[in-house]
Amino acid sequence: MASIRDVAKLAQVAPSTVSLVINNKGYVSENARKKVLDAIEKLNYVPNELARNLFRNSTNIIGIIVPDVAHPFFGAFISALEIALYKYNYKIMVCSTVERKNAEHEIVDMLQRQMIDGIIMGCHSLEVELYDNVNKPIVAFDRIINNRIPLIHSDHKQGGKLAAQTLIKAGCRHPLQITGIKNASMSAYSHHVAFKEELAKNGIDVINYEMKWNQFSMKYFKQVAVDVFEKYPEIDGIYGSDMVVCACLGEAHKRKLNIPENIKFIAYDGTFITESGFYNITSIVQQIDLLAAETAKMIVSLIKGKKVVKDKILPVVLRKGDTC
Amino acid sequence: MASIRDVAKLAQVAPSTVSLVINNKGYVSENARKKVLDAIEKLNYVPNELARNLFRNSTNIIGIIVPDVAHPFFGAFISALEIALYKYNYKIMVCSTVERKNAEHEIVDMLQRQMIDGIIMGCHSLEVELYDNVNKPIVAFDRIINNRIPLIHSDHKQGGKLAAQTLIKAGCRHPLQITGIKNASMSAYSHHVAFKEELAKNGIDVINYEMKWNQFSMKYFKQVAVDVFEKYPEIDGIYGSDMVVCACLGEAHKRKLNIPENIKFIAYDGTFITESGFYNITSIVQQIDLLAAETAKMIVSLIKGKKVVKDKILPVVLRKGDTC
DNA sequence: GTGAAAGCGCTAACAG
DNA sequence: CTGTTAGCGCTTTCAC
Repeated sequence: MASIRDVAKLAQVAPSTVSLVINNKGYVSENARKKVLDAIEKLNYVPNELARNLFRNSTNIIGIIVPDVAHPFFGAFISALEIALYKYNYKIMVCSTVERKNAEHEIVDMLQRQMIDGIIMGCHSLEVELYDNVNKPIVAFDRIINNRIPLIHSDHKQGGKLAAQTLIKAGCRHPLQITGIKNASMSAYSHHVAFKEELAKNGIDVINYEMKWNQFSMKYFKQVAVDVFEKYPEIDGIYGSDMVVCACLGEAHKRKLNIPENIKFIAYDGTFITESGFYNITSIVQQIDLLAAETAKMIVSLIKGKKVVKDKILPVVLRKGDTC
Repeated sequence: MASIRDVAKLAQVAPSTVSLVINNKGYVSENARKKVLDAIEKLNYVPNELARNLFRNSTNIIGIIVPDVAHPFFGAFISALEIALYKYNYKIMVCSTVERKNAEHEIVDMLQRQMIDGIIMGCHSLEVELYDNVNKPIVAFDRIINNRIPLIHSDHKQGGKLAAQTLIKAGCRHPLQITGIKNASMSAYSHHVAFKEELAKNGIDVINYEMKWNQFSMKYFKQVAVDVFEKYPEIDGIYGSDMVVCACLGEAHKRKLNIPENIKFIAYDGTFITESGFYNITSIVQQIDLLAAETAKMIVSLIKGKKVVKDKILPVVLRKGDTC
């Protein structure tokens, strides 16, 4: 590996001059610049980023932690984040927790060790105290950590309400919603609360079906679907996140229910899978690109030491499909 | 930020002693060790990984490049890679090309600049010559780059053959296959070739329908589905990758065809979406976890300077579903 | 405009 | 067993 010294020697200038040339800084005479560029060419020189990192004490890498990269929502989120952060010249390091419980701890550790410049937390399960000592850039996506760490998320209240209104308008009177575990740190849970409230306001009761924690496999969602129809044959509407609604739709089909006449569906998230089956599933769509763009902006602001809002909320949109 | 010197000063030992303690190397007296640990505790000292990186000239980060993180296949692949590489103490940096054409160039650049220790290339479009100067660890996943860069992929020939046999056995006589653009660098294309050959061997002709390059949106796949049925109403079997088969299945349903009586489907890849709709789609499954485990092993071997096989092929499996 | 020199924080020889 | 020292490769004052 040729170093900056080798280049300097060959070009007969000082290392600092070479540095100025590669970074396009300061004033370098045309003559010197040319000699340096020639030497770089000849030696096939590439600057060592590690040395730069050490000097600047930063890597331009942002860590992202999510439950599962393979989940359609998080896959799309990561994809959008990569693009958004690229504009600020940051790369991403991805960690998922679903198969690696200690990933969260590790990524915070990497932040402390200066390996990454900031963290976007798309999931969170560790003790909140862990974060009390961390005074570095963290943005929480849809997860409440503590009141020092800014939060960004969709307007879940609006989402839940919109879903309820849509179901009511379609004539649904016996809705069931499939929720994750209720958890104070998950801001997303609030769409289920809002859903219930809006229905109650209209004199409609909703059945709550609670799933196990941190389960993302289609196999599990299919079990849930069977269980839902076994236990609650009377329902005429189902609300839940994309994957479980897909599973329920399949189960309804098996039971020869007419959709949407006998039973209606609304999915929360609106990822591509709601548009990839027999039906376009009516969905409350989280605007992933927008969320990612704002999240990127926020973490970059934090890194630059700017103040940011503590709780950024972005609107959801209803996408009408065939199921409600 | 406390540095190793600060710790040494407080503990009244030399920096090197502190280094030995943090790395659990060499022999340190209990007394010194205790003093050091106390000082670390007191100062809230965390070692700076950047300095280590510079010294070791490595980061323990592997770059991964894929067309699209949000694509179910690549999402699952990345997820599995993360887990597999974790066992070797590597983290991953993800880049996708579909929205960022220069991502490939950049990641190679990062490799040259020592920012990452190796690359797993899940896609490839640049001029092959770019790689002629690169003498660092690269593993090609399903993409032929040059004969110096080892390749790992599923047994696509077996896959195509298996698909053909399955369709034939099910009674299909007018199959159509939906392919990507034929491209010499894509080892995956060979399953389409094998599919055709196996059918020919049985006296059956196949219609080839070619899609546009690098299109991964469900919207596009749905257009393709419509087009396929418009142009070739006579077909009784469709073979293609997961997403486009899902789209065709939906279109067949709209046209009130009976599945599998009137028309059969086999999907190539077998990601979760083949199990998330009304039907379990009969699929040729690429064993993503296995592929990822072998890919991880291979890149780590390269980094350690070991020899690796030039072309690693892993079996696919048939998963019977309801569509064939 | 350019060069010499200090230093980012850590590690590994090598003395003692 | 522990301290001194010399880098890893780059950037950045600050003289000249």
